[in-house]
Amino acid sequence: MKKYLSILKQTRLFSGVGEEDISAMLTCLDAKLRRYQNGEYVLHQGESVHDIMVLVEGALHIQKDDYWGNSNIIRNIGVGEIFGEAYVAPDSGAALNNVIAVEDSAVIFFEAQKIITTCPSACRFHTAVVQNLFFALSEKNRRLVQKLGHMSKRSTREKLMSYLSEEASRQNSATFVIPFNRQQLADFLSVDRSAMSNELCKMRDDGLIRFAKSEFTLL
Amino acid sequence: MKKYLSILKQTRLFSGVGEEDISAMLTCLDAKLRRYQNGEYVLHQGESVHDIMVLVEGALHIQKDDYWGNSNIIRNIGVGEIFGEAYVAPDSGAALNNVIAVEDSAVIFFEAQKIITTCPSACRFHTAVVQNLFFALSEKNRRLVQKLGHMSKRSTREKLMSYLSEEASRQNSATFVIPFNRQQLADFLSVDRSAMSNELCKMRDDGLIRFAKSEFTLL
DNA sequence: ATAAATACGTTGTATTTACAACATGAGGAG
DNA sequence: CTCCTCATGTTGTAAATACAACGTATTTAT
Repeated sequence: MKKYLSILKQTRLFSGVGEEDISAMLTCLDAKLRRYQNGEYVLHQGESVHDIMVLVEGALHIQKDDYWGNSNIIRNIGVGEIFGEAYVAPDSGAALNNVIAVEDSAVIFFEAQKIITTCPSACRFHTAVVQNLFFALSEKNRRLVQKLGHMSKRSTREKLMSYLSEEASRQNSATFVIPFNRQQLADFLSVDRSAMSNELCKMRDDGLIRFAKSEFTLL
Repeated sequence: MKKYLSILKQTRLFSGVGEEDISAMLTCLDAKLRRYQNGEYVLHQGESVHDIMVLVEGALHIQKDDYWGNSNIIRNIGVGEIFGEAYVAPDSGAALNNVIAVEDSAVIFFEAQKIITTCPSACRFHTAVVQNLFFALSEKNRRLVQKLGHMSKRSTREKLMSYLSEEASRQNSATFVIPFNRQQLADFLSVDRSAMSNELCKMRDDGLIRFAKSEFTLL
């Protein structure tokens, strides 16, 4: 597991913690390394999860199958990303999705209970890790709430206004650059690209916004 | 603040902690009680938040104003509910929404930093509170991810299939009761009630589902 | 420099949805 | 029982959206 220390160090979970300290915590937290071949399942939908996981090699897909058998890729996970934080639950932390290796991969498992329980021994940076985990969950939460706010609008125009409005507020300027191209923005808002493109132009013609490429101005 | 101990005890945050212990923690966590009159702002959109808050009296609205001045009620908060957990952030935990008292209300503020930092004194139940907060955030996260999964479907039918599929899986049965009436389900999925009702019947006619009132069966 | 790929806007059409309006049936209150 | 109210289903129409198809500009690769 030592060979992955440099990766763990760059992880959100261990932000601000040195390699020597991470190394010490690996035993303190009872970390386990598991390897998966391309195509293998890391988690099955419905399976009970008690760990917080970090991908240290390869790539994973999070995907969901519905009752009628339709499969749907939700997102992919790259090296250094944490997953499973949301499954930490007192009772049944049933995995909502399948997690599948799409390359030969390596994952480090940390028992969630051990992370969020302050360890009795003087594990110096344990508090830092607890905080990091909190920040990660909290930030993810905020992003989800925001996205949900946009997506809950009925029309494409309202979705766009909600998103652009929030981006302006976040960047604290009526002129700002968004981190998406048109297709990505359409995917993010779950609308059709061409319909969205059309609506953007109508909004421009209606005097609501101006834009060029990914730079937008609210009027 | 003592008079609210019985309310705090029933809160997610203090689940499993006795009143005497909560009382001790109030000083340990440097809790502050603030009162608001009907119509007063508890938080302003964009304001920096460093506290986790519990409503102990009255009622609040969480609402959002966009760049063009349109206001939008997102949800309301009742007595005993926690809010602000998602703003726990290392840097700028800018409030995404306005929080407004819609009755004369009382809110207890806990410094987030003090909650997620293990206190140096032997505060017996601090660990329990940290875990509770974690579970709360984690559960909220899961709910958001699920809802987002449904809402990101393009058509009403797909939204319904996604929701019903997940509910069946959660209740571990092809027949299950949902906690919504039609209007609530429509609001939850952000679609029109009558259009949804129509689609449900089409799905029944297509042999996908059966239902009566709030009991559904997947076929 | 040329060719290929990509991003973006535009248009027309078929489909889907929202919205309004009304029908039906189950409960509750008097 | 009768009158209400409320939840749900049904229908028609107008509006919005998805989808496909295409033109053009810009970028990337060779």
